[in-house]
Amino acid sequence: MRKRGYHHGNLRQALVEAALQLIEARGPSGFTLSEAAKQAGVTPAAVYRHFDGREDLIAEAARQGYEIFADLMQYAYDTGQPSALAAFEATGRAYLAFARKYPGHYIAMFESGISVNRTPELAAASARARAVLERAAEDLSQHIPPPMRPPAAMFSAHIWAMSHGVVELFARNSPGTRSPYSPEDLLETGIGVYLRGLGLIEPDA
Amino acid sequence: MRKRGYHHGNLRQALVEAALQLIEARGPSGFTLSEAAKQAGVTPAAVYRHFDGREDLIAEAARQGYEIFADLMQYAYDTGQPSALAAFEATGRAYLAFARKYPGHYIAMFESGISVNRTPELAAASARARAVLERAAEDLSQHIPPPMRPPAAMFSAHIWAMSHGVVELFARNSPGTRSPYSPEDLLETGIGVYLRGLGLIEPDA
DNA sequence: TGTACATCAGTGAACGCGCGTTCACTGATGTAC
DNA sequence: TGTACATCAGTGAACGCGCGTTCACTGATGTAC
Repeated sequence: MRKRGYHHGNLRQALVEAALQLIEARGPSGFTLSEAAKQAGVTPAAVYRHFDGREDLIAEAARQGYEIFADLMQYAYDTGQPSALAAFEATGRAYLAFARKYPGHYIAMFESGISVNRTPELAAASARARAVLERAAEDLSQHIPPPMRPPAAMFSAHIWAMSHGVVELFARNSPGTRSPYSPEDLLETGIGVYLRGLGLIEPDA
Repeated sequence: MRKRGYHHGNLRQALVEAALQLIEARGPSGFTLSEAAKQAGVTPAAVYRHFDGREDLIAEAARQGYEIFADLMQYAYDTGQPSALAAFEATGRAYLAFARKYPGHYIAMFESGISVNRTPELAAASARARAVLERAAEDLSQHIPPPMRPPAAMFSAHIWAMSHGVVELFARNSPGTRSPYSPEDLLETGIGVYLRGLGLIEPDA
């Protein structure tokens, strides 16, 4: 992956990786195209051979993030099978694990302010990620006593919201940093209480 | 509040309000000190009579946001009394209402990237807001059957996370925009399921 | 195998821009006498 | 009530900076013959 002479070899991906590092280190607004180019050992102008500009580069970083994210959740879901409950809980946990392991991607996806509808590819990747969670919710939904069974889309939105909120408030350097509980604990217990509310876990479990 | 001659009269607050408008319109990274000054009818240099710089101005906007936020939640809590459950639900709803009504403040507080520990005043305001929610959780906690009673701090963190996640994902122009449910519905039902999981609402309610 | 040539990834200089910040200043206001 | 003066909020010109973007170019690579 090192630069060898005039031609780089794989500049496009090297730029994405530089962007991810910078976004992670300096935040979404601290990221500059020039610095990413420099870090990849290349002139700023070279970036335009591969991307339409600064925003387009961030969008590609986000897209790759959604792909990884979807794969991770899909894997967690598959691994948790055949128990719908185990599959669902694993999927929820994958959210936090992703944010921890790929902070640059996470920021590009959720904190950079770029719209998920910016490009068809980005929209598709994000839709796929959402679909995995909804699929898991759909499965689990079958086990909910009908009188308290919410639509699967609502159900998965709740879990997504709780996961996202825990990450934003407690796992990144945000307001809730001083909480005595780890994000993992908060998410685990929060989802536990929620699932109990749906009748999916025994009251005294 | 209009400019009258050389002296402005209340420039400090006018700058905060200009900043809030700009942050709301252009996002936290689109906000510039120069533009805020211009909108207040004043030279950029004048800003330095009242603030240490760009970041300091954002921090003040965030501080005022936390004050309003805390007041709103306190009011909702008081209004919901003496029923602990009603008070708590009102407090949760106040979160979303705040994000809707004061988007500029909301962004300055949660999306601008400024640390809550930047100044003692900001930290104090944020702590007060958090305390209101925790107080409501503490009250309600008394009604939870002991075997499933979580610590109030954990309990309120869950609700805060769910509220924050709903706002970020579904109330602002973010990934979940295409959800068929309104943020209000999502939050209402989500908190409902959660409270049922704690045994605070009847299973068939 | 060797040469001519097309392709195109990356160069480097240049641009206009608006940014945040500084500085010596000016002039409106309010107070002391 | 009138004058002298201290205060200090806001001016306006200037700065250096790094940004994103453009352009004509160059030189490495790979292919056709």
